[in-house]
Amino acid sequence: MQSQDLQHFIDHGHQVYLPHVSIDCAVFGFHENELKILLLKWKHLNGWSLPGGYILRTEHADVAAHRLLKQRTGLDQVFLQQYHTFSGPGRNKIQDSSRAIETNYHVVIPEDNWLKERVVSIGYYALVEYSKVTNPQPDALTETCAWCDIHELPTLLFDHQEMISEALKALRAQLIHHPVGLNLLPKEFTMLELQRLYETILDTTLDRANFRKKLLGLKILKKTGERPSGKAHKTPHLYSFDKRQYAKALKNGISFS
Amino acid sequence: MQSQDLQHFIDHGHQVYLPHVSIDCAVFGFHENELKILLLKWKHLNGWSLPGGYILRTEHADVAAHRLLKQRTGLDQVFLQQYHTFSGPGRNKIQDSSRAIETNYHVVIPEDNWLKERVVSIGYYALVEYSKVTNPQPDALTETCAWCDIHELPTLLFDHQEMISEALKALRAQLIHHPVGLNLLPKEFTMLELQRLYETILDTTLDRANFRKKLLGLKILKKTGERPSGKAHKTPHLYSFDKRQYAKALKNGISFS
DNA sequence: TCAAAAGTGTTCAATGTACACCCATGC
DNA sequence: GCATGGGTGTACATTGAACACTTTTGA
Repeated sequence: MQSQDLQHFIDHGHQVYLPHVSIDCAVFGFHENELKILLLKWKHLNGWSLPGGYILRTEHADVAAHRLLKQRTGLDQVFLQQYHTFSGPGRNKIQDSSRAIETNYHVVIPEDNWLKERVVSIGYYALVEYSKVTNPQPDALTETCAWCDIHELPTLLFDHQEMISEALKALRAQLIHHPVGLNLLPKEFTMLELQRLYETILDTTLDRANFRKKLLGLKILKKTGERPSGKAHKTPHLYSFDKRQYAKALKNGISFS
Repeated sequence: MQSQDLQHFIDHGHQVYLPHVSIDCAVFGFHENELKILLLKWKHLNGWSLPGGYILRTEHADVAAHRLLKQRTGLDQVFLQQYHTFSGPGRNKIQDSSRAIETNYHVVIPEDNWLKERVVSIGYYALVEYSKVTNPQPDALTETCAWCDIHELPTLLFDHQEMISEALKALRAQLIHHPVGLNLLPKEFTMLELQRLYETILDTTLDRANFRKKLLGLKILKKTGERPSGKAHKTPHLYSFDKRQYAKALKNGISFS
């Protein structure tokens, strides 16, 4: 960001963005049998945070979340779900993040500036295909945007540790009533890969035979006909999601106990 | 509200309250086998709304919701659940409600006043015991606060029709995984009353014998020993909730299919 | 031919569903 | 007695969980 743009953002940002409200997104991906989450390493603070930002004055929060994710991942059409709004008055994001701006740009933000006021944050979680996020982009105040293993999280800033826990809870609850996978897996996948995804999210192990029967019973999968060859052992079938049936299952709900 | 208080609220309310964020509560009660919701009839607008209000600058949204409900119902310790945040930029609450202030108090609110800016609203639903809300209080801009049957809703202002639909959806989802009733029924009740509550919320009919078995199987009920006499036919047992077991069930979840 | 992974089948228990039957009470 | 609602039992279907068996492939 240029310094004159920055000054404009500090002085007039509240005319463009809705003050006191922000968005934070927990972006989940699946890679090598591990659930990953997209995090940003801050430049002048000792820790990482979820990607987030402000809502435009005339913008729906859902649209803002999509816009912000597009900036970080380059992806459109991401599966996004609002799950909770965090309103603790003690959330010290404001102080910390405006301090980061001051340090980074060598400016002083007045105490009564909109960037130093309390913010309520709307939490979203997103499910994306890991391999499609090849080059996640940090923003002006962060130096790195990277996937982190959900079991090996770095130091998190603000209340983002809680945000991630709650997002995981919401994702697990969602998994029981709605199919998950279309957004996390590549177009074609094996039954075992799908099972590993479920096992990872639910943090448990599942019976291979029963998982197969249950998923096929949902009628949301179709065989692609192709089989990956060249590998050792019996080659598994490849499946893809039947988009029509998947959408129906999303709408009406399923039961994955 | 006195006119000088009002002028202070218009001019300086943004220093006390967090602007751009509000709270709306869908308060549910159960009476005569019908699910009721608490609504406010506005003075200068043709319609009703949910009770709501602003969050204090230093206040958690959950606390604000409790405070607002106490003002309307007189009740403390209400069961409250955040369920969704409504952020449509087209929510015309702002225009309408500030217009109501202008009409009611014969004042003019400047166009750039905080009361005319866009508001994002955090939606809560509450479950209360109908009989404990004996005299619900309207606020300064409303003339009536009353219970309305969920199946016979009056004209609703703003986006509150959607808020109620979503609150009902959330309540139904909650019902499947967590016990509901402690907050909606009187201390002692019959099995049939409990069944009617479930039937009303889920909008279905349930088998009497199976409902009984399932609920007793949850181990959250205990017989009070007493039986209401004087009525016709066989007198039913009275039950109450086992608070300890109920709390455990709330925390760990149950399965009511 | 053997190990490893995929695919299928079978058994048993738990749960859900439908419904029948008896019991208690006031008229 | 009998209508009405409360309380209980049973039979059957559906589902879930555990696990054994067969098939296919590459080494």
